[in-house]
Amino acid sequence: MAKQNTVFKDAYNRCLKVLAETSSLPSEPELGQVLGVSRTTVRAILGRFEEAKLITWDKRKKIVLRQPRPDDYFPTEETDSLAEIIERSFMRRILAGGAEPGMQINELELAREIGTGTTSVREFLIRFSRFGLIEKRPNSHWILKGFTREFALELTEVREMFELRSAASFVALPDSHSAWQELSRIEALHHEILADIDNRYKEFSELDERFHLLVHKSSSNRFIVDFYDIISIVFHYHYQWNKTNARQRNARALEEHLAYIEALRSHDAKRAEEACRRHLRSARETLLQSIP
Amino acid sequence: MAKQNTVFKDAYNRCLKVLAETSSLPSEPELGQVLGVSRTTVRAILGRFEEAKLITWDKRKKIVLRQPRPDDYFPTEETDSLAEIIERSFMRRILAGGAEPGMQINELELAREIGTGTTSVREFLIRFSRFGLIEKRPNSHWILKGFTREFALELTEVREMFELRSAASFVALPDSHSAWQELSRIEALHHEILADIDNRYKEFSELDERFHLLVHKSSSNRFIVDFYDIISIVFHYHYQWNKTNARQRNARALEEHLAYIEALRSHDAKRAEEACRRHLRSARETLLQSIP
DNA sequence: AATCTGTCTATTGTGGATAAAAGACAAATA
DNA sequence: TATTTGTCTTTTATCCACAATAGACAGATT
Repeated sequence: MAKQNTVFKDAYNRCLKVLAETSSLPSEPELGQVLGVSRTTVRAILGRFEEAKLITWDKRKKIVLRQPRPDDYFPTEETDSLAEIIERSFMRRILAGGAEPGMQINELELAREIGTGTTSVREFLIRFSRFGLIEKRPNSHWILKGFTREFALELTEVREMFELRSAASFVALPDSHSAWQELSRIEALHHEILADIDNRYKEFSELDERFHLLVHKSSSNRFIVDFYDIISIVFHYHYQWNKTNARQRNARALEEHLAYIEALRSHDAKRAEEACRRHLRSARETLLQSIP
Repeated sequence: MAKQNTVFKDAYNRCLKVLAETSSLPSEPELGQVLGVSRTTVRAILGRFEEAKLITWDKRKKIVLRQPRPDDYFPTEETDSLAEIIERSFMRRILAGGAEPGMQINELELAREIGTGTTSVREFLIRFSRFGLIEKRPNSHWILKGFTREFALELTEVREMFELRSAASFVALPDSHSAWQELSRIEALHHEILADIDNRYKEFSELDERFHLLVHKSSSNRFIVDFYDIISIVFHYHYQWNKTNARQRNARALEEHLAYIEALRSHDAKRAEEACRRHLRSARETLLQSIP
């Protein structure tokens, strides 16, 4: 197999949803726009729709024949890109599994285990290396540096520098900037989740990322924004595998966010800095507590 | 060709220098240690030495027969790794050539031009993407973001944050730390070059990197140290292709370094910060002036 | 007893092949 | 005239093969 047609399958599934809401599909370029794929893929989808008797397709006429059924969808396992599969598989090994710092990482073995070619694994490791958790010995293996206390401290040190700088930029944004609207939406979501915290505390992780990314983006600095990828991936997997006191921790973080948001809104640099520091300090504690 | 034997050729050349200074070579593991290669490569080198009648080799006895001649060495073009070749070729295109921001980068075309396989180019681009100069459109081409004024400003903003933080760590290092000795060696080199500036100003680039890397390392933060790679590569190529007033610029930077070094030695955080700021400000100016 | 060598195996680096996906262009259509 | 479609070409993502290189282990040597 040269390439998995995951782009096709994922777009096919999303196109089924479009189909469910209309009686005839739009033009090929328009569909491509909506689905974020090329016309080649759109045409492949339409062809398959026709085979499945979901539509009739004659040039510009694409008439919906029936609603999609659950079994019309491709299973979600088949729509994940190879890169996502490798990432998940790898992160499980190093964050959840008992992976010792200093351990060797073997491209071939990893590839065999995941059931994929070495090239993909290799490219993943190269991309992943910028997160500072692994290191390459040229002409030889990779070394796992490990998700250690030092790693967490180094990560949060830079995070704090960057976020303080970003928060300072944020308060200086003109009122007309779209970030303020996004901030309001985020704030509203905080209130919603807090009002039903027992059931919805799991939504925090995603909201947390959305909020901090918004703050970082106001730095208008690609290095600061890109760095947030590292924080993001670490916290993402950290939340997934460390669920002790999740409800309580998340509730506290939500409250801190609200104070932080209010401080940003005040346009008062001093207040924003304080609120930011307070939140980052407790975020760091939370992260450190989860490391043995 | 599956793999260029550049490791062998480079180690061979370096081994010729070892051979020139002795009448019999040490054991295979020891040679491997010295050259930084595996025993397999050492044995390949010894075998070739024997063929070239440079030594006789019988188990532990490796007796030198004659001194190496210039034509015993492999030409330097053949000892560069593929990654180095691709990097140079690519940097020439984007920094020196008239590469417009927004331009598409085509893996296949780049590979053809450099005369190499696509895999190597692809891996290079992935590694290079962390420098923030290119960006990938999934399933499609890369986009050149360009060595623009914004890029330089974003780079220097982070650089200043990191270097100020590092300088603050530096002054707090205990006197017993090896960084102080390295600092002295670097300082001495500054004086040497300044004393003969007209002939030796070109050595500045390398010394500059050595000095700032030393400072960054005292942060003990992998993200700060790794970030210096970006600064390093940008300044490296910048120095190569922008030689207007090089002598004068370098002389000034050397003087600033000396003041900065003295301030670090004083263990006075305030003084170090001021000297650091002063130097970084002029480094930024220099970089900005070279961008249209 | 410790190190070195001979031999063998495993892994990495790199080019090449191929299906999936993107994209270009002219003819068709509204 | 502006889109849309049909057709065709190019590029990317991925697997595989193979030489270079690293590394393991037992027997030889000091």
